[in-house]
This record gives sequence, C-alpha cells and structure tokens, in this order.
Amino acid sequence: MNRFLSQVTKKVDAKGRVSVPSTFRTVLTRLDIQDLYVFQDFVFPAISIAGPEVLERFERHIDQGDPFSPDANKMSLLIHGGGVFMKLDGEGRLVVSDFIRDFAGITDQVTFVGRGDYFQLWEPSALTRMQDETRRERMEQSVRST
Amino acid sequence: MNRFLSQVTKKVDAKGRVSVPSTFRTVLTRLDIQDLYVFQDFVFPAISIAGPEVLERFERHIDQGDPFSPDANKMSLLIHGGGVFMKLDGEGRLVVSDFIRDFAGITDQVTFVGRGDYFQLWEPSALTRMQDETRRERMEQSVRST
DNA sequence: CGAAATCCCATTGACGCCCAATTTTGCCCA
DNA sequence: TGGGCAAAATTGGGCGTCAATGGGATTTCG
Repeated sequence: MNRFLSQVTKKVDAKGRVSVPSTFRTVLTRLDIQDLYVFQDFVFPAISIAGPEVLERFERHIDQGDPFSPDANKMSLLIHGGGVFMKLDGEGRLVVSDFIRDFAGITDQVTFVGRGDYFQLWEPSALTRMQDETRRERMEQSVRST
Repeated sequence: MNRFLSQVTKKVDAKGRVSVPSTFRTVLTRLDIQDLYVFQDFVFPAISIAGPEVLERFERHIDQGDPFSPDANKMSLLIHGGGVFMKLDGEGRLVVSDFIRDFAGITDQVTFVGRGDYFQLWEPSALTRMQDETRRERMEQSVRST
C-alpha cells in the first residue's frame, strides 16, 4: 500500500532518536522521498511529515497573492518558520529536535500516526485525548441529527 | 537546502552577541552573502535579515514612482532609516544592537526564524503568540467555509 | 585615556556516521 | 500447530568532526 496508515508508539532513545516504523519508511521509499518536510501542524499540537512538494504547494499558494500582505507573511511564518527539512539516519531514525519536542509536547515517547499521504508525530496522551474528544463530538452530532 | 527554514531560540551572551544557527550561515554562504541587510520588518515586530539585493530591490521600487511623493519618502524612511548593514564575527555571531533590541523587544533571548529567502529575529514569546494567532485564524476560516 | 567593538583561542557540547548486539517478523518444514 | 531459521528491523553505543559558547587580549575611536 502506498499511503500512511495506523499508529505506533515508540520510545525516544538516550540520544533523542526514534526509529520511524518500517511500514512508513517503505511508503517513503515508494514515493521516492528522501528529504522530509517536517512542520508544525496548523490544526493539532502535532508534527506533520511529508515530502518537499508539500512545501512547494504551500509556497505557490503564497505566491498567488501580494507578498507584502499580512496574510502572506503570516502564512510564511507558519510554513517556513514552522517547518524544516530533515533526513533519517542510516538506520531509519529521526532526531527529535527541540523544534519537534516543544511544539508537540513530546518527552520520551512518540506516537506515529498515518494520515494518508503524510504522517504525524504526537505526544501519546495528547493523541488519545484528541481522538476521544472527536468521538464524543461525533456522538453528539448523531444524537442531534436523529 | 537553499532556503531559510525552521526556528531556533538562542541566548544573547554577556557581550550582547548571538551565534547565527549554522544552518542559516550555510544558506548565506550558498547565496554568497557577506554583508547582511538588517532591517525593521514592515509587517511584524521583528528584524528581517537578507542580502544587499533586497535593499536594491526596495530602492528600484521607489525609483519607479515620483521621488518627491509622500509614498516614496515614507518608503525610504523605512528601508533606509530602518535598515543597516552588518557583518558576522569570525565565529558567525551577530551583535544585538539597540537598533535590533528595541524594535523587536529582544532582551536576553532571540528566536531565529526562517522565512524562505531571508530570516528574522524575534522576541521568543512574540513569535509563538503570532504563530498561535495565525493558526487560530486559519481554523476559524475553515469553520466558516463549512 | 576609557569604553566599546573586534579578533583570537580554548573548552564544551551536539551531531553525523558507523558498527555491534538484540529483538522481531515472516516463512518453511516437521 | 509448533518450532526453528534466516532476514529484517530495532536498539544501543562509540567516535570523530564541527558548531556553539565563554572569556581573554587587542585595537579603534571618541
């Protein structure tokens, strides 16, 4: 399969590394992605990881408008200031930098979450909390609509 | 990669210096930039840092109109009066002058923020506030559009 | 001359790259 | 169905290099 699915929780080692699940790495290989565009998600307290073309898409979006406008500047602040390129090491591990750690509230454990054509890094309990909340909201919606 | 990305917070030392992240310095070298055009940003309470050609672009922009017009004068006030050339020291450090300090509200910590083809200096909390605010705005946009 | 800006050097710490040990997984065969 | 194996994946750590930091020492300029 060529998309990112499921979720796995991994320990961050003493050097601050986590090995990316091999299933995810397989997808990366299939999509021919070496450089990872790692960015602070716009919606969740999580890190999103995709290929370079995602950044390029964001940039094209900015280029369409006035580059001096507050909106364009704010967008750039998110996608440039809130993003980095990273590589995996020889063993397929990712360094959990402060950039990642602080934004996602990650300490010694990371949950990898597939999101289709990209994946995310979550602080484990934050993910379950968000999922629970979402299920609850959907329940209430269905109740209302009956 | 040949653009400025990500964000890093650094301490200003006792002599008022901060070392520019090596990733940024690498980009500067790749773009062959020695003299830094350091100016007070037009949009944010932050300092923007780019190569000399950015100033030249601004000047060309002014030259296109009536040089005596209020607009051209105001523009010059910003790009000339609000800008200065600086160099890094031997170890790649930048002196945080009052020019920078006062405008960006920086005291003992500076956040370097990549902006694509240039980078910025922010007072750390001001940056996170702006980024959070922007994400919130984007959220509200999507909600409205549903 | 005094204060600040520069230059220079030493130490510390972080990171990339590599290899070894261990665990897990998939598969074949009894 | 249960082992047993081999391959793959994960994990831990060593080591060299480079970046970051702190602190003199020296020069510059008012």
